[in-house]
Amino acid sequence: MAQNDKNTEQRILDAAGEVFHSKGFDGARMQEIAQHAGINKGLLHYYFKTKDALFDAIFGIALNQIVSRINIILEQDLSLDEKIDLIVDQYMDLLLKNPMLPRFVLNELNKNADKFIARHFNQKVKSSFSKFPISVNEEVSKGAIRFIDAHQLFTDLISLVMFPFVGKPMLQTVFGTDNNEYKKLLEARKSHIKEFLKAAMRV
Amino acid sequence: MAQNDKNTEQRILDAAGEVFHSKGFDGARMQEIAQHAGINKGLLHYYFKTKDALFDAIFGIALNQIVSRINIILEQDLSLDEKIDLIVDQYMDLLLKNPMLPRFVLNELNKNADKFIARHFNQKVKSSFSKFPISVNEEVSKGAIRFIDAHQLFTDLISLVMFPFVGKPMLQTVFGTDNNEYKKLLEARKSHIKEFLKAAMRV
DNA sequence: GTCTATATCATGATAGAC
DNA sequence: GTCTATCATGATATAGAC
Repeated sequence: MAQNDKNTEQRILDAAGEVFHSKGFDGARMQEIAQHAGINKGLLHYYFKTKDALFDAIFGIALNQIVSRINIILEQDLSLDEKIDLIVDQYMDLLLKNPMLPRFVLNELNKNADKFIARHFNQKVKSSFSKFPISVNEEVSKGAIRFIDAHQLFTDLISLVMFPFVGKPMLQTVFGTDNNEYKKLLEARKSHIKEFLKAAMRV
Repeated sequence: MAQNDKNTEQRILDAAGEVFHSKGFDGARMQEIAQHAGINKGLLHYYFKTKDALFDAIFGIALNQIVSRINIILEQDLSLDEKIDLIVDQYMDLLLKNPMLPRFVLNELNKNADKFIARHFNQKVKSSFSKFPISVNEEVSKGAIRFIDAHQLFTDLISLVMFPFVGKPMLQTVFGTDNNEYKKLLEARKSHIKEFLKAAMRV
């Protein structure tokens, strides 16, 4: 029983992840999730009483994938350069494996910011982020980098990493590239962003 | 009649814009659009036979707002620096007035890329973009900027401009800022991005 | 645990009076 | 053109057999 339970529940979570990530809460259908999981609607509701409950499970996983990484990195005792490189590398790896993650999270977060922010963006995130401006300002006063506002720099960093995934359909069309070429551009971005940021920060 | 027609139709378009932009196609309700416009569902369907037809009108306007600007700028005979500055200024202005535009467009574009891309991203966009890499490569060979892949640079540019709007709920929470402070950060971004890009491109 | 009905409700869309 | 019903569909959720 426990064995079967786990398998079915995991299959449901996998299926729900795929469907919610690609269609969002409003566009997702319980029927489609059931199909993907190879079960029927009745059983789906047996495991997750409501669509909302199932969604919350999926969203929690997704948000955690995004938030936990940054938490861990910012908590470590590293130089600003090292922190930036780690963030770029880890997020690019994460997003190359889950390209729909940022669009899904940002979109749902936007539709219902208060609810999810209160639940998942706890004080820990804010307090570990607060160390980033300190690092930046230290480097600025040492003269190691030119003056940059820490919030703007963090925004730049996250933008450069995440947007190419969110904006794929648009950029790909403008460039006239196919999926393969675009994927190469994304893979090349890891080193590009690191160089780009370093260059932008030089005094 | 023509007078009243136009007023009602315009009120519908305004209302539909608000609702579609904030909730997306799947989350939007004809009932809510009718309410916003101060009419009832029957009349709404009289002006736009189906939800799809109404959505197409709204999406076309939105996509055009984004695409037309870049088209015009890239067609002009300007230096790379001037082009970049113009794109940053014009898009930041556009998005500060319509903060939900990029998320709306990118999201819907993603759910149904083929359909909309074929209809709206015509050959004109691609051909006017093709001039961007030429400008970049010229500057590189002149030694005016360091070597940068043109596609990456364009991706950087659009990312830096658009992402802060798409990612507002996340960044705002991480920063712990209220709406007013975040708006100031966005307004300050115009000059920040221009400086940042210049610095990153320096040899 | 898993399936097959079925209840319930919301939504897009239409018909028809004014 | 505008409104008030009303229809038809499809989706979530539940009940109950196995």
